[in-house]
Amino acid sequence: MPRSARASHKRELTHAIAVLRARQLRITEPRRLILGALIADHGPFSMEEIHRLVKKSGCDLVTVYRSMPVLEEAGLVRRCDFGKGVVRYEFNHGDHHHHHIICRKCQKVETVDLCVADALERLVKQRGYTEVTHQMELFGICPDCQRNR
Amino acid sequence: MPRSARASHKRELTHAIAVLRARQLRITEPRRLILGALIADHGPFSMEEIHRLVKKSGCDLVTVYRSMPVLEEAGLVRRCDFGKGVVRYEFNHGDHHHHHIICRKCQKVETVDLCVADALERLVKQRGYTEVTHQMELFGICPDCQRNR
DNA sequence: TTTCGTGCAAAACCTTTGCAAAGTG
DNA sequence: CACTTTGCAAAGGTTTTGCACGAAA
Repeated sequence: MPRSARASHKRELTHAIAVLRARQLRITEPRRLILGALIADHGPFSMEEIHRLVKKSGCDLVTVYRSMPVLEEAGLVRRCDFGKGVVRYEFNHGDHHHHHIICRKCQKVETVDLCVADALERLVKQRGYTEVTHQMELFGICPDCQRNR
Repeated sequence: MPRSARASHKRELTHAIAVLRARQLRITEPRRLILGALIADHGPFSMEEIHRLVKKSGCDLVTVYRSMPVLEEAGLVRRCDFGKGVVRYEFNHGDHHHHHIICRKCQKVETVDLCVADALERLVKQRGYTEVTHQMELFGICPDCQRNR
């Protein structure tokens, strides 16, 4: 890892830990390990993959399952639902909103920095992908639920 | 059900059955039931919900699980992945591409007829939804996979 | 010291598979 | 009659839960 990357890695981790502290969440070894792994590589990673990255240090799969929602709640990681039950997590570098290109064959994930459907599809095709499709869902609180609060 | 709706329901079902026949798939009672249920109500429905609609006629949950991929392959239904492992199916009325608004509280699903992120979000807010977010992923065959075919 | 978080094991859950019987063409 | 499709039961894989111990504040 180049020196600058290592420095920024450390800065991100320090900041993430400060966020945990501010939320009165405990700074534990598993949480440090998981955050470190996600900062080191963009991923996004599945539960299994995260576990593979931290189990050598003794962090259990169950702990990964329990930690990710906590870290997401704290705004430190972002959850990506890729359909077919595939869930992955990536470190949340600020509010930078982006999408992913997932190869339907090898499942490789790449990042895309735009956010409008057509422009996105065009960009993805320019990257050499074929048979491009997209899937998108919107979420919100419906009027009924706002009333019955 | 109004007379016109019933007539169009029958037309859709007849067409769907013709598609099955054209594909040399057998016209069975469970398949008729499932298609009928999806044509009668846009849904989209989960496996459980579809099963609830057809089990009184003796159609098993396993049969629903086995039928949906077949019907999807035939282009008769569309699969919607709503994240968190939630999968739903809706009847495929032609090639009409659309998205959904899912209430994060009650899970109610509504249909949206546009297909660009920003326009969509605006429209959803106009419908009275608050805290609107969207989730979108792209899929394609990556250059590597095209080569290693 | 008090509370929170973890590991391990077991339970729960949803989806898939095996197989004999029934249904379709 | 040949081949699909189905129902039931059982297996499989992933995610969640219970609980006692250990760690953080």
